Amino acid sequence: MASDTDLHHPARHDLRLTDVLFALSDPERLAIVRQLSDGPLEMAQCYLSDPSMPKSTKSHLMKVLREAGVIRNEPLGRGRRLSIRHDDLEARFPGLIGSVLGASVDA
Amino acid sequence: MASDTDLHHPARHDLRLTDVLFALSDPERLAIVRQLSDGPLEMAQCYLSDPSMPKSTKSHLMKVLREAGVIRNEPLGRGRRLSIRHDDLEARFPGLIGSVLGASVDA
DNA sequence: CTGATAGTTCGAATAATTTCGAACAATTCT
DNA sequence: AGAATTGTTCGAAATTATTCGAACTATCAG
Repeated sequence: MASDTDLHHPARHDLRLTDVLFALSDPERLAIVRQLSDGPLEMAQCYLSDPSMPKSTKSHLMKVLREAGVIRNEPLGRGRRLSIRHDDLEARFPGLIGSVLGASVDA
Repeated sequence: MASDTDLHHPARHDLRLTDVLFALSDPERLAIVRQLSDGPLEMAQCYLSDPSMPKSTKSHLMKVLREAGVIRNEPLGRGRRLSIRHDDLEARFPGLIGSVLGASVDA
């Protein structure tokens, strides 16, 4: 049956700009989103700056991004498939995600 | 003499995307920036959602925006003139401030 | 000079986030 | 079924951010 018991994703019209900006304002979370800019990834293939970071912390980073509506997190096999909610973000905040991802990656 | 003793503003090349996003991720701060999008304002003419908010809190909001490089805060008469650092933001993060200010203002 | 206006800064209290380990759930592999 | 792999969730501890009042600085008006 449908994955009702699954993680909640806010609807497009419920996205809030400040929540999106906040989610992207953490370097680790921004780095995750950058990795996803080339296309969906399985969570296990999504790397963090500190490889020894506990999985609960990684999961929490994903939760903040998901609850802000930045990423989609769906079950895939025994893991999770992560993707940027491009269409929804573009519909609500045109140009935003592009300018964030387009910005140079340095300091 | 020169306002050496004045508030510090980060140089253009020192602006960090995450700091800018964080500064803009607070509804009150974002509302301030929106007011400035029509042009510079004196701080006293810059209104907050809660008019009874203490001036120390208001000053702190401005500080976060200034330290992130979002706004300029310079002495003018007995007050302060606030303005968005459009050129610097555009140079470092093209399109970003426009997409943030362009986004619809609702919930 | 005095008083009023406009802000900044400091320190302390409060609130919100982040981090981590342990416990739990679902899926795959053998 | 049992073990390994991937993650989520919960609760407590640690870190950050916010809020506020009081003290201080500077400018302007009289």
